[in-house]
Amino acid sequence: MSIGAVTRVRRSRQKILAAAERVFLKTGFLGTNMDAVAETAGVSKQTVYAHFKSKEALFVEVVMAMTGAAARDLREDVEEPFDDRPVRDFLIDVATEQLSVVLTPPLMQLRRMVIGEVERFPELGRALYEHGPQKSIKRLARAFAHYTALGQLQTPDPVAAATHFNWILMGAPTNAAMLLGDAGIPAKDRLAAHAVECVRIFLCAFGPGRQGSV
Amino acid sequence: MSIGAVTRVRRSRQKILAAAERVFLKTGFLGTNMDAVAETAGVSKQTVYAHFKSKEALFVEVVMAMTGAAARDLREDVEEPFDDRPVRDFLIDVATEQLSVVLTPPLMQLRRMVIGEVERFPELGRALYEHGPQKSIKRLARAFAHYTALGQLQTPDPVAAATHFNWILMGAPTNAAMLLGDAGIPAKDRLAAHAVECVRIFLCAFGPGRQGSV
DNA sequence: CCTGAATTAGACTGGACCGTCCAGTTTGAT
DNA sequence: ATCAAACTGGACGGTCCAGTCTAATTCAGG
Repeated sequence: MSIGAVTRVRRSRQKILAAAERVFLKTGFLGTNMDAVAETAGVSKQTVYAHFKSKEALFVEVVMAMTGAAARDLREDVEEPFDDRPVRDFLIDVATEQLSVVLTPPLMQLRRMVIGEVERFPELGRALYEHGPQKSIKRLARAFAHYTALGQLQTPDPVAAATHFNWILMGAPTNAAMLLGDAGIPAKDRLAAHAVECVRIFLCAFGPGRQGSV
Repeated sequence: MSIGAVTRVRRSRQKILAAAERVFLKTGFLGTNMDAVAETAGVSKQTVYAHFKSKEALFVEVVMAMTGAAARDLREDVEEPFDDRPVRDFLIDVATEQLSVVLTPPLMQLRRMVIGEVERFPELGRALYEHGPQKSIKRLARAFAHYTALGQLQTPDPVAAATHFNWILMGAPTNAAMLLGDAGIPAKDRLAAHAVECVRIFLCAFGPGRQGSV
């Protein structure tokens, strides 16, 4: 029981997690068999069961790990000092970032799988909901409150405004990716144009010259 | 071979389809076994296989039927003579209608299941994409072109505008229903307020006093 | 080199499940 | 009444698979 043994154990564990991720994403929970996971990991089935007590446990571990990693990427990639930049530039940056981080094959596969298993694993759906969209929305809401204080936005309810911004931006491409598969993920240049148009829409409704009720 | 026999066959077929719908929606494709379908239908397994040549075939039939039925509901419920009503009223009506027709447990379960099976049954994803969101969007686009001609909207690209309207409206509640299960479907009164706010946002960006580029 | 922990290969159990088969029964039209 | 089609109920073959067991092997540290 020393460092060498620990790294050996960790290497096995990592290999299994990586393999399980690939296999689960491709064939789903019920469609995956544990022999395939072991073989993909280059590890005996016994070792898989030495590390994870059941298929369910391994599945939950894999999905939670991916969900956490995605949330971390999102947080790291967007720097928060948004003081001196004009709202419009800030929004276009955030939008572009968000689209490119979220609309990737692995994340879209994860999302499809979790949605398909919501009945069986409701806690995974909740985790993806809170670490995914909700996290982005909270961060945006803080920025909106800030810009509203500066008079560059009008968002009396920053969380509501952030929610709208998020779905104006993500709704269409996410839906396409869900129902059309990875081929439904729009190309980079399409996404850039989309980001610009979404920011325009948002600023019409929540910018300094805001119109309408409430 | 006459009317009596035909109705007998049709009754069996209908019972099987109804049962398969219930069972598939609850447990998904792989999680469903054909004995359960037969038992739920109150029919022998042999009869199931007399009507549908395999589990796959039955699944496809069920999903296609639900998809078609949903599309039909949508078409029937919204009447098209939108000439004399102000845009704002028309949009709020359409929005409320759309929310209440689409955000129902059966349709959300169908959507979850199809998304989870996109890898195995890509044609079902495509069908739901085209008969669902795309159908609504096309209908809206026609209305937008009309109102733009009347000077009550500014939508140089009506399909793009309709797509934005659709996802401003449906994005947030659909996402919640996908990841949080049927309990994530917002309540009626929340949806009504949501519709009003979404129409406000849309009119800011595409109404007669439209601002911003392009 | 020795010891104990980690790992391996593969056989094995127990059960689930798709799809088929069969022998007998019900149904509805002629 | 008769007949063919539809249906029943249950058994069954073949396959797949989660999880366990065993005996042998590798590995790392003292």
